[in-house]
Amino acid sequence: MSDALSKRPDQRAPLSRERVLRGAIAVADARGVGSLTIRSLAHELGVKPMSVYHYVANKDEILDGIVDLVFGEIELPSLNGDWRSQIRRRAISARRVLSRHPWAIGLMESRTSPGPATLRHHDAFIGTLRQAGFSVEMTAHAYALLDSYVYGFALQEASLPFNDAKTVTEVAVAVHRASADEYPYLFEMATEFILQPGYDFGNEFEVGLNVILDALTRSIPATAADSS
Amino acid sequence: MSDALSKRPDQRAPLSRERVLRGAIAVADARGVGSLTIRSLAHELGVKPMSVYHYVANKDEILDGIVDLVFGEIELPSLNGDWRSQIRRRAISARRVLSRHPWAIGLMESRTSPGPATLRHHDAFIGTLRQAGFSVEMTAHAYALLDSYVYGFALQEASLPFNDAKTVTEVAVAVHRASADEYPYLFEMATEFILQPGYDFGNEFEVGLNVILDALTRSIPATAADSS
DNA sequence: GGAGCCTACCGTACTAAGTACGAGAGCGCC
DNA sequence: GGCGCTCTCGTACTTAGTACGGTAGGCTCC
Repeated sequence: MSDALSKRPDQRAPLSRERVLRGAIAVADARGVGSLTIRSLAHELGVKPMSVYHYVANKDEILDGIVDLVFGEIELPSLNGDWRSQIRRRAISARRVLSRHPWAIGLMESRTSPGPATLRHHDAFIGTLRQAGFSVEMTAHAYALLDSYVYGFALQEASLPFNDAKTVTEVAVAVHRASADEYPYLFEMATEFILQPGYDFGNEFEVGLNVILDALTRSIPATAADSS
Repeated sequence: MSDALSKRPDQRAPLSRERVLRGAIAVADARGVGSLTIRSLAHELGVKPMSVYHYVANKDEILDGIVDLVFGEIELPSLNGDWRSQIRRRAISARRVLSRHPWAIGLMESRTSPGPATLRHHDAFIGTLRQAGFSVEMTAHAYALLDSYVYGFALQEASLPFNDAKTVTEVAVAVHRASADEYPYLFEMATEFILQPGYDFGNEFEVGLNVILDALTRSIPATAADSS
């Protein structure tokens, strides 16, 4: 009883808001947001359920918190340097982060109070385009276009019924059974393209990204188009 | 007791799977998916909770069902006719539908088994592009690009903290308080553009959509570019 | 015209999950 | 050497999903 730790069975790091949120992300990554409960989180952290309430007010605050942490994982574009490669890099990073934490996409819709990482993120993105010579208005257009693409792509990736190799064959069977007559074009696309060995929907990302970046490049004011 | 209805307090239409799902959409539209529970749904339908289980196996089936119903609300593109205006029309319709049922976006991520309306939808979209002369591969590219944009835009719209006029002023206050130093570019964009009277984020949609359609137009094989 | 059955609906009750309330344990401070 | 503060937890209440079985009205077939 005189030892340093009396109640701690293991020398667990003391809880903190940070550790609570990291634990929540770990649970969500491993078993989905659906099974992120206060109890499962407490189990993950090695504590009892009510302990986490010392660091967050309620579950909503956890959800807001982990969405913001996920945004924090996305590489910020740099204000200096070629805008196109900066924006490109951050788009690719965003997709990677969101495909690592697909549950974050679904949460975005219901959480309307952005955290600091999210705001910092938006600021860097807008700043990069402004520095590159885009007008405020063009920046708004470009921002809406690029981010819509990135989030939408991640959303599609997350809701795809054939994410892992095992399920591809199941889908193939289902497609063959019911689709040829009812959904001829879907059938064609599935058999001739998507279900071909080696196909990876993720590769589509950069194709579309390049299309968008090309289109934006054409619309920068001439005065800034060749700043370097 | 001899009358036609014995237990029905009002002459409520008999329940059906359709009515259950429509009721679920009504609840979700009115108070969010968060407050769509079996009990709230039963209340909406004027029955007791356990009655809905005669028409659906469980709540997940309800969620799958209403996502599919929402997809069914989107106007299908027509196979005949100018592909560009068909695709444009369906994109605009999709955005309108998703902004009417914003909760559907968040659900998409967690529901990976598409329903018939969803499949029919994909089929029509792909078919329209194929008929227009896009190769299978180009169709896949275009499809991923367009749909990512549409869904992503809807997602951003849904998670915007300034959807209605009342909250705009709250946001303006918050922005002024904390953002000028920490988030200079965000501050600039907010004050000079977004918070201007008359600004509507929704207007950005067609700007980006036109950019994408222009880019796609350039990439159709020449043989099909002028089919009419 | 009644016995059986089917359909639609509901009552009860169990389980999981969020969380209010307050207690106790260690620890620093006067 | 008691006081209060911080962290953690035990208990218990509430809401939500849903298993299980009941019941009432109508239909069928004799």
